[in-house]
Amino acid sequence: MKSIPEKIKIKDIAEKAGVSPGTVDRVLHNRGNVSEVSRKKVEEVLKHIDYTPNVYASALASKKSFSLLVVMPKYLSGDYWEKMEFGIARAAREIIDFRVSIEIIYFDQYKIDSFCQAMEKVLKKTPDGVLLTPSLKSVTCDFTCKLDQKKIPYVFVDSFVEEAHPLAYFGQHSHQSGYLGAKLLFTQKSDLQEIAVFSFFHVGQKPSNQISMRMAGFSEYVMEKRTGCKLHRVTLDAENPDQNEETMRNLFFGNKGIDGAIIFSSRAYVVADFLKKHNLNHITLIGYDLLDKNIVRLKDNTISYLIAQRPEEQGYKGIRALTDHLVFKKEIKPVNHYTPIDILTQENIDFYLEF
Amino acid sequence: MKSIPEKIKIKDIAEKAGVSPGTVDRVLHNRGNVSEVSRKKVEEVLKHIDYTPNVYASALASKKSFSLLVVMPKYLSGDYWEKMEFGIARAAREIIDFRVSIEIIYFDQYKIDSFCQAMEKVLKKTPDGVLLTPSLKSVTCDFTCKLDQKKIPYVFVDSFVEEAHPLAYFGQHSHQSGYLGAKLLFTQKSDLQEIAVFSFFHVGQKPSNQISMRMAGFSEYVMEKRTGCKLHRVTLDAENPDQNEETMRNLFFGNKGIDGAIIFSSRAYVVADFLKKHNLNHITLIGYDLLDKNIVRLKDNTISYLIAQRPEEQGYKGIRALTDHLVFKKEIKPVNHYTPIDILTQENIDFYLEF
DNA sequence: CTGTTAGCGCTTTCAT
DNA sequence: ATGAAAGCGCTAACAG
Repeated sequence: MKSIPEKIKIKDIAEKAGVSPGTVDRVLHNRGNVSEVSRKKVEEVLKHIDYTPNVYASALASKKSFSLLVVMPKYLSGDYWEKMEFGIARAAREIIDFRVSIEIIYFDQYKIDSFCQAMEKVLKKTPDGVLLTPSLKSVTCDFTCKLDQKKIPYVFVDSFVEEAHPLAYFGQHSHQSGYLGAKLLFTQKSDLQEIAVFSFFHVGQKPSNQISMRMAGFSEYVMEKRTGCKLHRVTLDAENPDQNEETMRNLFFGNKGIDGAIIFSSRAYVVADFLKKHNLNHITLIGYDLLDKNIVRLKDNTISYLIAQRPEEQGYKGIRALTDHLVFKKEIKPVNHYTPIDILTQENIDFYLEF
Repeated sequence: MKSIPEKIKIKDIAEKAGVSPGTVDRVLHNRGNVSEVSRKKVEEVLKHIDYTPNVYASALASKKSFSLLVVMPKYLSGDYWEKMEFGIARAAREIIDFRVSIEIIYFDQYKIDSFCQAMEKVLKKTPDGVLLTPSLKSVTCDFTCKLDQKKIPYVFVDSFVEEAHPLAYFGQHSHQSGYLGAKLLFTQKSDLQEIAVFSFFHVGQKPSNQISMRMAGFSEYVMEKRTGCKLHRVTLDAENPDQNEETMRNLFFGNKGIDGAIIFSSRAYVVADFLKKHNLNHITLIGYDLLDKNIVRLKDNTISYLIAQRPEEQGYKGIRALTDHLVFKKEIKPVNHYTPIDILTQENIDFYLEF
């Protein structure tokens, strides 16, 4: 049995130290203008008691306000990014009474220029903190350097750029999620012979950091445990569904031995829809991310497993980390907060959607 | 791009409605003592604006305080219940400034009397809300009836009693988690012949609700898809490790055909340790819950999958539901908030532990 | 019934 | 350098 003791207030400390509440406040916040003697007296009292400020009273009285900027890809409804914005919006509602305002700047993830423009906007606005989804490494680094100079804290979500110095990162350990993808694929069908390995990006572009790392993780597993397995590496293009159809036709009908497939982008449904349409249900498919269209194919068993990464939570926690740092002066734990790698199947998907 | 509009305050509403802030407050909280005319005026204004109160200012000014009681099993360090208490403690810290205090009453989950005594204590204290882990159905129902009479809201965590009327339930869909256990077992090894099915309880007692439902889910899967598979149903006893050893010896050495096993209590490590010790690594094992000892066996591959249920989150959300209801007058969604059924493997376990 | 007032715990301004 | 005082948005007690 436990109960909670009465909370100590600034007034209590002031009385014990024989100074005024104002002085205690000055000591607590290192605002200066305190004599050595007073400071000592207050600190002595603080040592012997466990004072935690009432952050709500503090926020109410404070005239400080904070502006956060979010830089993320523009998206369509049902997209992966929508979930991240849900999380950001949830955090926004929770912190509005602390005078924290959030503005979102969207960019076109397939156009470098668009990303650069977004960066410019951010720098012009000089916010108190930034949440961003890194794009091309070099451009991102240029930008974060400038933020470093201006001492504006920033948080990465979704993917991570090694060279930068973010306050924190919330996202998946992509390499490991690729490794797990391989493991699930081989568990689902232990005697796999030939596997189609899909990635998804635009012509003339490179695959995203995220996707490259998943592929690396996948390859590592295969190297370790299934060197005998034949891999067909295939690239699909977001802009060109007809060509994708053609590519998959050639692949699957030209290689009848293929009995497994994995796709490292969030658009597993593109492959799943093809398999479904052509009744290729002997092929085990693994995909990533909880898009509505993916879920349909998980439920009808075209996709065996989806691996998910809680984008909603990434957005939420990213914003919370910024406000914990700025508003509540909390120590943020060093850098990488990997979100769990969730394994979703027909049997447990509904409980993730509800929650 | 979006930005957040200025927040509306009670004072603003009062001005627009041509009444005093006091009156607006009375309308907002149905405190009575308001003329029909004033009420109409205020409600008219409220219709046209989107007012959300500053709950922090409200809590600060309010003299109301709330006491919550938690009834849960006593436990040892590293136990399943410890994690639930972590979640409760986290919630407690968050709401202390709202004048909500939490007291925990522990009972011995293997002694009905102990549970009854805990109930008595609760009724004597007449708290504002109760969080409890149901024990025997009949006893629990007796108790919740009395809470219903006194109009004290209560929340279930961990397991659920159909006949009661809780504010909410946070826990797993046990039947489905049993079903998933079966699915994973058969996926891991597609040609299973004989399966050992373990439950774990004290002599002379019945298995917990939770365990029975998992078994039912498991059986359903087998009935549906694997009627040919032979099941060995075995009960272990928490009090009697020597006898368990004996039981497992007879089982595994007397039935060499057994190539799979599942255990529906949180103590999968008991079986895992046996398999490990006797080098029975051809047997695929599935277990439940993230006990430290289970995790060791997951990591060394003795256990193939652990199915987990987020006890920390159950505790946290349970307390939050009570305070949302009591303090913030939020509508709590009807009853069942199933927590996700997490699938843990060697490859993703670390990210769950960190998070 | 209603407006006014005091005050929750804290910050910030303003004299001193 | 320091204490006193005002006020954040809201509630609750108090006159009228």
